Amino acid sequence: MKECKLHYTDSIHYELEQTSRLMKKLTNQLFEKVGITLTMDEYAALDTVSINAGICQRDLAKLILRDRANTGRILDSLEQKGFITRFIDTKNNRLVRKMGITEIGLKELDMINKKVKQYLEGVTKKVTPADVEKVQETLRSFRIELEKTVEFNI
Amino acid sequence: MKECKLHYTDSIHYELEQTSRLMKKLTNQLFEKVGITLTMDEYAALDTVSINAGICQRDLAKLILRDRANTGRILDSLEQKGFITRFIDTKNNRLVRKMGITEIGLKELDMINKKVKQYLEGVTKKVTPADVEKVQETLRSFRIELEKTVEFNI
DNA sequence: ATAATATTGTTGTAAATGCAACATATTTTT
DNA sequence: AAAAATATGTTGCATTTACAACAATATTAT
Repeated sequence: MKECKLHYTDSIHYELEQTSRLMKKLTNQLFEKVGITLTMDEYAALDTVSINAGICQRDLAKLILRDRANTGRILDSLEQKGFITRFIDTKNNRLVRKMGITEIGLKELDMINKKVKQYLEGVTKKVTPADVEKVQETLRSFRIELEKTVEFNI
Repeated sequence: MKECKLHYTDSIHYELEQTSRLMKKLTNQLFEKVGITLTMDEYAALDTVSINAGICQRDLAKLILRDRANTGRILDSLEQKGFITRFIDTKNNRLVRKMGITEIGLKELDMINKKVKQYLEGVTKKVTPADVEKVQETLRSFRIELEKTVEFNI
């Protein structure tokens, strides 16, 4: 069986790409509609910083899967908006720029998270929670496997 | 339960985004390694054209989820490389640019598809086929649902 | 009939993104 | 001790991408 699954539109890559693209677009539309001043990437970075206090830039870059250059620029913006603070510290005897979320950053994040939660519930309500759970779980192990294969020098 | 799923890194959006990003990167690396001259987007477009002979640009744009401008540029490149031919035709009494795959385009596509198949099998071998199937199926219904919600004027 | 709206494709532009190169500092190798 | 390699962050640039504006034509509304 399955020998005929030779086309791009039948591949899991296609489903991932399309779904991810749609989801990104939907989130952008939501962010604009409810007047969120952050970009999606800034939000993702801020959220990740909030649960990884004192993380350095490169480690954050690995978590949000952007390169160091982009991560730095996203952090510049977040810092300029007052949502994070950056400070010099050492990690393995090396100077690194660590960061943490600020008070107003936390407030902003909570506000966004509440709205995002609402939206996520809306989006996933047509699929059973069990299915969502299953997809998420499988994607995670899938992703872990991919991370081993992909050469990334962040 | 599930009330604590408030963070971005716990969301299905995060898994989708990260997995899609990794998969794209892996595919890019593969394309370069085996000397494929097409970009991933050109490949996706070519494959979609091959199973939708005589499709017009806007309809193709909807299938590959790019806007009309980008789709046109991708097609320019494919045409310039001789992999597709474009011709003027009508659709609902309107002049449109339709297209079809050429002989050498088909050869190129078959060559790439074989290599992609190999690669896909490698990537998914650590997850059970049933799981891949399940994810793909759920993502599809998920995507269909998203398409109803997202405002896209392609 | 005329005006307004819709369909299709192209061009221009601004933002995002990745990549390579650079600068600095530290560790490892020779 | 000197040289090579590694880690971290930044800058510059080229590519990708989306979005808006435009052009041309056809349909629908007034």
